[in-house]
Amino acid sequence: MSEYPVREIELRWQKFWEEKKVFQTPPNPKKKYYVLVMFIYPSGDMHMGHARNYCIGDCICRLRKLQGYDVLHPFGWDAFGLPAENAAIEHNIPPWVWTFDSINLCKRNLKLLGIGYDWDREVTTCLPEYYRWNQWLFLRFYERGLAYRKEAYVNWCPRCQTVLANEQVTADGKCYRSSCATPIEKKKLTQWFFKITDYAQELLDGIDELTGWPESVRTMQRNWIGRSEGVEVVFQLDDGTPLPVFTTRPDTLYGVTFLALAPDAPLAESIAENTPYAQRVKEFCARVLLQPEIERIAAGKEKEGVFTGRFALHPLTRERLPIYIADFVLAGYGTGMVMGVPGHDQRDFEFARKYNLPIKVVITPPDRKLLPDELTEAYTAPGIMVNSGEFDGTPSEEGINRMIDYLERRGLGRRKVLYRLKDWLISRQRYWGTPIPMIHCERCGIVPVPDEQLPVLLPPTVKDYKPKGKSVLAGVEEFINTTCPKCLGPAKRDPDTMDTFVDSSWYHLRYTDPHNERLPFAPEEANRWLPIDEYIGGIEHACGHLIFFRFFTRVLHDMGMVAVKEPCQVLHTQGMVSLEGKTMSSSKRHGVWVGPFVEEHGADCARLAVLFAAPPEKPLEWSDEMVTGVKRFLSRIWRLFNSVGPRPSDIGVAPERLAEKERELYIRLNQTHKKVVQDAENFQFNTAIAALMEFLNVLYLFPDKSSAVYWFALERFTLLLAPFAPHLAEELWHRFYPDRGSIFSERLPEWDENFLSFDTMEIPVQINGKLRGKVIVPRQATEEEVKKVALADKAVREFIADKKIQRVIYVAGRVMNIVIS
RNA sequence: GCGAGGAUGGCGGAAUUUGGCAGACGCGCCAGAUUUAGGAUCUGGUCCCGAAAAGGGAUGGGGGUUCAACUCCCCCUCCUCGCACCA
Repeated sequence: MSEYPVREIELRWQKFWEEKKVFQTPPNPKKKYYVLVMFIYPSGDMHMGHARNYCIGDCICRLRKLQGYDVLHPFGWDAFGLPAENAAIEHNIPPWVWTFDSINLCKRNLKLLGIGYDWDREVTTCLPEYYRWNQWLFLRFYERGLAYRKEAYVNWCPRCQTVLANEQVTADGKCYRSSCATPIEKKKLTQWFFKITDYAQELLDGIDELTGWPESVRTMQRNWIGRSEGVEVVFQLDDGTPLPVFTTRPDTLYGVTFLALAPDAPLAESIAENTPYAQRVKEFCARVLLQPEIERIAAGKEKEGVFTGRFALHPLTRERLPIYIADFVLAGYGTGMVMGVPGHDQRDFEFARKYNLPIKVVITPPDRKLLPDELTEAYTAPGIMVNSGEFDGTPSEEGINRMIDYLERRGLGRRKVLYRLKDWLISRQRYWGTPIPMIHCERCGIVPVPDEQLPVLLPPTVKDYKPKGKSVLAGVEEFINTTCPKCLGPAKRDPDTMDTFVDSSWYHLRYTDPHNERLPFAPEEANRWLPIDEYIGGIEHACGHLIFFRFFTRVLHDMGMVAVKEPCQVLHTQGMVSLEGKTMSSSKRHGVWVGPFVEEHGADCARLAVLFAAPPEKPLEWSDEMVTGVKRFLSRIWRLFNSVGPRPSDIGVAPERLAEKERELYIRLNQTHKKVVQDAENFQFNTAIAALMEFLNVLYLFPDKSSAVYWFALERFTLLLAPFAPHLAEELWHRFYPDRGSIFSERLPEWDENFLSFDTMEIPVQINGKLRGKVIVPRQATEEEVKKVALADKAVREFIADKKIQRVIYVAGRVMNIVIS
């Protein structure tokens, strides 16, 4: 079937859109609409999984344009990062060569699809005009105490030879890059951090307002921030040193029989000194810390520990409690030390059984007694406090607060809220990133690079990109040697680069003012467009980027640079596209590729295929069959429009004066119009397209294809089709109006509220809840009238026979149910 | 283990917001038309039992509320995703 010259049409209108700058952002939006699709890491070819994302964004962008909104629909490149650098090492080419090749490839694919971006606002994060503002923002964060350096155990990827943020370590302790997936090690290093924990509570509270986000993402973020309320209780080391310990269960305080310290907590190094246990403790810690994190923290692993030879005093009972080092205690949470309550905490129970530590029962269930020796597991549910001094008899849930008050009054503890969220480690020992704008001077210490010296340029090429366990830039003499801005003496630049998630934390703001040379963006420009009206991207960013960009937006709000506190109200996470059961992937060369697909079937076909197959948030298994239906749909449109003969000169419609058949068509048109618009607004593109298909079938069957109302319907249908199959719609539009501009500069009229329902309606009649007949009544029929017709219906009458009618329920326009006995 | 979401024809999915004709739309399949043939196209049909009509059954399983339940409530099974020794 060669009747539909798909590529010819598509290329024509893609060129037209570009030349006429149809998707250029209006400078002074009156009715703003900001559609943002997460930008891409340009790392190779583009598959249908990518395409799905961009088609969703483009569809809503085009619909809003037709509705008269001033739309901002930008795109850009998340261009710094490891794959470019690894490619550079492998092929010995500068990372920027590889990166710009990839960008060009991606851009070609996006243009093949005809996505309507405003390319004048393109943002590329590896260019100095972008990353200088990463540096500028870093300096502002530094001034506000939100960027700091500390020594800490950090996640180290031995293959990438760099540290990673917590968010970049997978659940099973591997490097987040799927092509690397090397087990992460812990290494003690001095690194730069962003103090996101200062915003932990705000970020948590803010989630409540994000009602347009998927529930799953909100829950994930709540868990990731992980707020817990409790108390820091102060025990005492045998030499008098205070030993604070965090607990959420102070009601079990009388049940403490030991303390446990993390092997990587600072105190662990010194605690066993001068005891006979010193050597064993040292060996134990060394062994545990050498284990890859995956093995060490694997759930269900048997707990291990070692006695330190030291004791602590219980704050209330003054009992002597042995102090252990235990591998299940985390150094990075709380104080790195926990109180062991084997009776009421499962981990402590297992540990106590293994090392023969005493078990005390201090909470009992209301209905039975617990005997320590008979316990097979810890009793963790609420109950009544026992063996707890003056707290005996108190319900444990009430005891929590009473105990905290009691401890606070005596200065033995204080109420505390703890978060699981850690500060964000942003320094990387790699080349291909934003240089950290700091200078290390032997005399003045750490000195920020003055604003007027920005950007600190990344040297465009270096001799050897291969990392050797320390920063690549440290070995680049002409970069690393500089003068101290304070004392003008010789000094060294910070050799690290920033995590690429810094780049993506504010790109949504740069798009609003992409060419600003004085600021990352002008507040008045950002405020014109923020918040993002629809943000579209993958759910894999739930606890990474989607927290970081909220964090940045809040900091920028506090700096007075943006009015909003949250960057986006509505978030759509699109489902993965898989092929033969496996997620499509560029790096694994597994997928259906945009280029060949568009060459064969066309861009409109690709768009409809991904939009029609399933709702956007659902995962999608690609199959060639799903292309058949939409391809047929496009051909049917084409054939219909080619078969209808000349357009009447006047297609004005006076709805009230239409003949019956025409009136029916007009009503169906309005019903379709309403459904398509409302479904698309709700991101139910699959049912919106279904409605268009249904209406096309109506158009096929309509007898008088030369009537004005028919042409009116064809024209409206074209407008409704435009967001979904923009190339074909544009082509058809220009047949109606050869001299006018783009269909996307037109205005989609409102549907006609007065013609949404037919003059008669069909009412199903149930008897005792079972469907027994259907009656046709005028639209305005009252309950009495419907009842009269229903009772006259033959089938209904036979069913009722001589039974008595108990009651009749009528739901206007929906159903009538006759209850008989 | 904790948390979130889900289970509807041979398949992808509608209807769940607001309880009101379950299976829209599409794929596949069947029949007819057209065509030299194939393909394409057009028209119609397509949940199950029942030859058919009548009727009955059916939304993972079991119970409940209701005139009426895919939809609400309780219990169970299974699936997907996230977090996972966070004290």
